[in-house]
Amino acid sequence: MNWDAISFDWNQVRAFLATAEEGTFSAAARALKTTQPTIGRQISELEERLGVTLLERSVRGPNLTEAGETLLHHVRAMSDAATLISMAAARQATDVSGRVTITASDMLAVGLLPQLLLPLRGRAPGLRMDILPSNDIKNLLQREADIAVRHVRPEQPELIARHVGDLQAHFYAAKSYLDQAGRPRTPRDAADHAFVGIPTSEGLLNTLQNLGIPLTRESFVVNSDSGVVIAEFLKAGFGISLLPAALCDPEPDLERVLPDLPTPRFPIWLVTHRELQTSPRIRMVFDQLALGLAEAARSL
Amino acid sequence: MNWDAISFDWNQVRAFLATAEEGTFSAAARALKTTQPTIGRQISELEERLGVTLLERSVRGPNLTEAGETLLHHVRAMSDAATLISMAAARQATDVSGRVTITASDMLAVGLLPQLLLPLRGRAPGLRMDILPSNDIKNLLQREADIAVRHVRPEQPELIARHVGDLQAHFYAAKSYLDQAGRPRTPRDAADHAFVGIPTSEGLLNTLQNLGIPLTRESFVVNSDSGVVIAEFLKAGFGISLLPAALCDPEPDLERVLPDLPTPRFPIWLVTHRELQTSPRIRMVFDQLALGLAEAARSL
DNA sequence: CTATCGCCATACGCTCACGAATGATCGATT
DNA sequence: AATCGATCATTCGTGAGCGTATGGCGATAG
Repeated sequence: MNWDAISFDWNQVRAFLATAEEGTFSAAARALKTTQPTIGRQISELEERLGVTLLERSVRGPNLTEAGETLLHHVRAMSDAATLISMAAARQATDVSGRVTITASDMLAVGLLPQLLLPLRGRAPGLRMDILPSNDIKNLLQREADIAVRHVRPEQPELIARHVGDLQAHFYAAKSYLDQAGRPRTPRDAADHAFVGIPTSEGLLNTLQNLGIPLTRESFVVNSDSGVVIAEFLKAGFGISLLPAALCDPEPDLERVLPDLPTPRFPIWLVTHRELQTSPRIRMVFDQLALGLAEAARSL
Repeated sequence: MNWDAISFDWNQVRAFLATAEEGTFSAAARALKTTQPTIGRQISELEERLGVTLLERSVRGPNLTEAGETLLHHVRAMSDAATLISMAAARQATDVSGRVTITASDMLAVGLLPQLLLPLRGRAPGLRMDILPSNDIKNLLQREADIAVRHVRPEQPELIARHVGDLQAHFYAAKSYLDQAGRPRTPRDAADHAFVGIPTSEGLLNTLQNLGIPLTRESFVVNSDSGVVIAEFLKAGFGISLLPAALCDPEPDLERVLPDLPTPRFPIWLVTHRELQTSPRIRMVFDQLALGLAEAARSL
C-alpha cells in the first residue's frame, strides 16, 4: 500500500467539501461546527500540500478553480465512504442479530442456561447462541467465547467481570446410597464415606478439612471434570458430593447430607471482553445472564 | 448534506486502516510516519466516536473485531478516494494542457502577442489560448482572464503583478501628413498640428504639456479607445500621435516627429491571479510573456 | 450617500494532541 | 534459563492548530 499518496490531512478535505457545497467559508464553518478562520486555514494548507489551488478567494466568497472542480468528484467519493463508515458503525452498534458464544461449566450449561436464556428467543429472534460447556478457562481475549460464567475472578484486567451472586453448595448423596451406607451425623463421620467430585483443586480439599471433614485424594472414588458426569454418578449411588443447591435440590433422588453444616458459597463471575461496551448483542445476553444468575443465586 | 454523519476525525480512519493493513500499531505508525502512541490513541478515539470496537488489543498485536471487519470495506473505499484526490492533484499540478485567457490592449494583442506566443505552440501543443483584446481593466479575480498585460500597476494586493519593462513612446505621423502639414521643429510648433489618440486620461495631457506641447482636448481630431484604430488613422495621415516605438518603427509609412524630444516611457505590467502559483499552464504562458515583453522593451 | 450586514484575513492566547521516554509483557533465540 | 527483540500502555513536556476578537472590504438597503 502506498501510504505517501494519502499522507495529507483528511480533515482538510472535509473542509474543502463543505466550502464547495455551502458556498462560503463562513457557511462551511457553521455546517462543520467550527469557525471561519479554521476553514480558511485548512483549505490553504490542503492546497499547499496538494500543490494545487482549489478555491479562488474573493470578498464575496470563494469560487472553485478548475483544479478544484476536477478534484471535487473524488472528494465527494471520499465523503460518501465516510458516511458509509458512520452508518455501518451505527448499525453495528444497535444490531442484536448475530452470534454470541457463551461458555459455562457443563453443569450450569445443562441445568441453568436453558431456562435463563429462553426469554431472549422472544426478544431477539435473530440472535444465535453457541453454548460451549467447558470447565477450562476459555480465553475470552482470543474470542473463543464472548461470555463466560466462571467461579473465579479472571486475572486479566482488560476483561470485564461482574460478580452476580453466589451459589450455595451442599453435600448431596443419593437416597439409595445413604440407605445402604448410612447417614453421617458429624463431619467426622463423613470422612469414612465415599466421595465423588472434582478434587483437582487443592483449595477444595482444604475447604473440606476446615469443615471438619479430613479427606484426601483417595477418598474420591470417582473423579471427573464434568459436573454432569459427577451428578449422574452421584444419582447412581457412588457416594457423596459437594454440589450447588440450586442444581441438586430439584432432584428427587438426591438428599442433603449434614444439612446443618455451614457449607461454602461459590461466587459466580460473569465475564466478557471489552466489546461488551459496544455490541448490543453481547450486552443483551450479558444482562440477561446477570439477571437470571443473580435471581437463581438469591432464591436458593 | 448531512454533515453530522461525517463529523468524526477522518485522520483516525487512516490510522485504523494502516493498523488493519500492517498488523500492529507500531507498524502502522512506521507506515504513516508517526508514533505508536498516536496510532493507539487515534483508534481508541475513533472507536469511542463511532460507538464500535474496531480492534481487540492484545500484547501480540491487535486483531480485527467483527465490527472492524465490517467497516474495513468502507474504510478502503475512503482511502481509495483519497488516493485519487492526491493523484488527480498531481496531474493537475503538472498538466500544461487546457485553456489560458490573455487580455491585452488591442495594439499589443495585434502587434506583439502573436510572435511572443508562437514558441509555445511547439512546447505545449495541448495549450489553447484565448486572446481578449481589451483596454478595459478586466477583473482577473473573477476569472475573465488568466493573464493581463497592463500599463498600470493593479491595486488589488491578491493579484500577482510583475513589471517586465517599459515601452518607449515617440511621436509619429504619416510621411504623407508631414509632407503636407510640415515637420515641426520645436514642441511649440507641434501644438498647432492635428493629433489623434486616446485623450481620455488627464495624465497624458499633462505629460504633453510638460514636454512643452500645450494641447487641449480640441487638438485631437480623432479619438478612439483602440490603439489599432488610432494607428490606422495615423497611417492615413490624420495627424500626430504618441505611440510605442516598438510598434511604429517597423511601419514604413510612419515617421518620428521631434525625434530628440525626451518622451515618456510606459511601464508594462504582467498581471495574473493567485493560481499562477499552482497552474503550470498559466505559469508557462506568464513566463513566456514576461521574457518576450522584457526583450521587446529592451531591444527597442 | 451613509449605515448595516456578511464576508474573509490577521493577530493572539490557549488548549489539546503529538512525540519521546519508560515500563511491562510475551515469544523467540541462544 | 536467560537474554533479546517486539509489542502495547502510560506519562509528561511542548508546539501546532484551534477559537476569539478585530479590521477591511464590498454589496445592499434606506
